[in-house]
Amino acid sequence: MQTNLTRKQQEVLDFLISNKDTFPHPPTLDELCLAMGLKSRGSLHKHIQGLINAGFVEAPNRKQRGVRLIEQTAADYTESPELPSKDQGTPFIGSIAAGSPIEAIPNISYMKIPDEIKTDNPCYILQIKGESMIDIGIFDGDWVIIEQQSHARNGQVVVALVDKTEATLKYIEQYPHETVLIPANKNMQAMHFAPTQVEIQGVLVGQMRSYK
Amino acid sequence: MQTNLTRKQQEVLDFLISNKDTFPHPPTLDELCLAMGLKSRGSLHKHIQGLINAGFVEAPNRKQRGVRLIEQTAADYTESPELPSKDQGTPFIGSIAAGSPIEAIPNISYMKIPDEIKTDNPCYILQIKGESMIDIGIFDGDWVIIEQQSHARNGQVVVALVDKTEATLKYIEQYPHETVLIPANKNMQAMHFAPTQVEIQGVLVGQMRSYK
DNA sequence: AAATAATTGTTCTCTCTTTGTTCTTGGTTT
DNA sequence: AAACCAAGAACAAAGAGAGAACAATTATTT
Repeated sequence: MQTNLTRKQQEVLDFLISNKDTFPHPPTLDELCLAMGLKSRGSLHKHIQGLINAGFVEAPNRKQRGVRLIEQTAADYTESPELPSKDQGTPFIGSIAAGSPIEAIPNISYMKIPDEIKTDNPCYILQIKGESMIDIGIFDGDWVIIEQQSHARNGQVVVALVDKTEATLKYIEQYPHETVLIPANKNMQAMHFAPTQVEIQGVLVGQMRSYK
Repeated sequence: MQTNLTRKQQEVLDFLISNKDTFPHPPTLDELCLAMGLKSRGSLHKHIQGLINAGFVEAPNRKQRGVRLIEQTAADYTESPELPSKDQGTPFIGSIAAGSPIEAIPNISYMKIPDEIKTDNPCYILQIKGESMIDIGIFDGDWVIIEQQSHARNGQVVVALVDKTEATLKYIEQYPHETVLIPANKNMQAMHFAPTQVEIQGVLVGQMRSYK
């Protein structure tokens, strides 16, 4: 048993360890793919195979029992403080209104939000000002959870920074010659830009509202 | 006795444990099928058989009928949940679809939600099935946070139990002679009831949605 | 009380989906 | 070039569900 893990194998192992409590059952390959953003079981399987050989993961003899850490591996990482693990929550960094820059609030606060409305990647929270997304149920005053990333697929809802000045939350459609930002509001118009004008700052992954 | 249960076996076991107090008699296979949404005794029987082999469920003898947990299994799960009473979050207890009873999920899970979308009083979480509240931005699949209380002011959104059987999330208007439940959906009709028919189970205080 | 009907646990077969596995292809990094 | 990695096709076995049939037991009717 040699501990010569490749970068990806290490990444998978880290993920398994840090999330071992969040899965109700040992995760299947498909579930792991989903959780880690992979699209192919086959690819993941090779990494798991490496972890099995290295002695970190149980060998599932063709049984459908999910990916299980060897007990020792799991135990090693339970009691170790594993850094202060200072998970203070998800940062609430300001408000966004169509057509203005993101208005940062003076001092960032943190909210504890459930995993169901965020992702495992870095996220932040914005408060919505305006009606530009009411057709998909995002109202004035709602909070949205944004996964921080700089790319998106067509049809996703993104925080887009236009001309480095105006930030909006819109559907995005990217073509070679132009980028279109589409509000979810029948009364508003789609806007067309040169691709270089639009910078993606994150994609929508969750939303919250208070009725108090 | 090794704990190599399949997912379904685990699900059945969880259901048995969390509902062991709600059955007057040990449930028969048919009753369990009904409660868990299965249609075939034969399928369930296989899972029960697995639980018997694993030592969680008593083997049936000719006399005593119904599915009974091994005493030890039952005991293990009775005293644990209550004691710590540490804040494990807000309970997610099931789904609500206009016109059906609240569908409880097998085992209650807990979500950590921010104070902003709940209150200081006891709250619980339901998942919405259906379109009856889309006009106020509550969509199919959304979670709602409900503050547990049995009264409400006119115009509030409440979880209402009608005739002790049907649960819905609606605006409420209470008058001496009648109670009106109003959906937030232009295409749906308000419903009128005698005040005694309608029982309030909580009022809406928050909402969440995932876009993953 | 005897006869009949309904319920219950059990076993079987058939079908469909899910899951682990293997391979091939092509891309990226070192 | 070599190692690493992603994607996807294809496959066998496991897992899971539906339903039929049957014997034993319990409930109901006659």
